Amino acid sequence: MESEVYFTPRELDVMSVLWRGGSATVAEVREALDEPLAYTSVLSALQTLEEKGFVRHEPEGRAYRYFPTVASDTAGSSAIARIREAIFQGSAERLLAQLVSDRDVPRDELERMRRLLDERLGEGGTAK
Amino acid sequence: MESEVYFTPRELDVMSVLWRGGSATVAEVREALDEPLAYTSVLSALQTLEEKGFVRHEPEGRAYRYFPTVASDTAGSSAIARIREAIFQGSAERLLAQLVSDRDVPRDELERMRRLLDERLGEGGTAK
DNA sequence: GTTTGTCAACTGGGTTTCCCGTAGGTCGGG
DNA sequence: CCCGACCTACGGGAAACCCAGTTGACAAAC
Repeated sequence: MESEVYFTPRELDVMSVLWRGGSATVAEVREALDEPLAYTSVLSALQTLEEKGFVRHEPEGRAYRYFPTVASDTAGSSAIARIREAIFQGSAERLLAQLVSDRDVPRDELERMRRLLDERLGEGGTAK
Repeated sequence: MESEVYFTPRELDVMSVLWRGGSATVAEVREALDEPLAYTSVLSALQTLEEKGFVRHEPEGRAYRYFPTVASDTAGSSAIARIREAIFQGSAERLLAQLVSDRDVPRDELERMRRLLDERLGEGGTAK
């Protein structure tokens, strides 16, 4: 049972970098962030995340290298569930509608998404 | 262009109640919440939301009735965009996969979702 | 071997956010 | 007329967030 996985906006930015690259040092995270944060601010965020158990570190040369300890899918599942419930009142359909209303979702991705639903409908479908 | 729409977990709970019912008094919000909060805590949350411009109120009898000033879809769009970018690295497909991996999405809803994609694919046959 | 520069982690505090206890106001019933 | 039930306003305690300043470790230059 995964307990709560909640990130502050800043923490989410940091986790995003770690998920993207698999791991990173403080300096690497700092560079990857859009907003120009102080070195110590990034460090604090990572320390907080470590305290919460979402990150671990091991020494690398003079620096520390940080690794995520929760999969992005785990965090994603938690976040989606929350949004679906709180904002779309439990409706996955409404959520999808909002998701694809963005005009910058390429056509081939939309096609893959439909295929995904086809498979999902096909698998347990006949079994009711 | 809607600027940032960010809610803390608590604020999201409160907004959820308002979106669900269209409006609510402090007491009504309090009752609708899962966690048993003090009356003044709920009031504070609403006052903060009002300060941020996400809520307005009008007198009703002795009490205030609060109304959301932002549509749930607006908040939803913002939240989804953030999750898609930060957690699923921009992939709407991965987000959908996670969304439908929940086993409690009923079959008929999945079918409506596929139909939604069909329509979306049919409309703009040519890219752009 | 001392000096100097660089890069990293740690410490402490200023600012904001969150939660709730207390105080004060209003209305209806005994 | 006073009491209880309801509401909002105010202010403080605790936690989160962000950062400046400091300390410590290493390496190259002299």
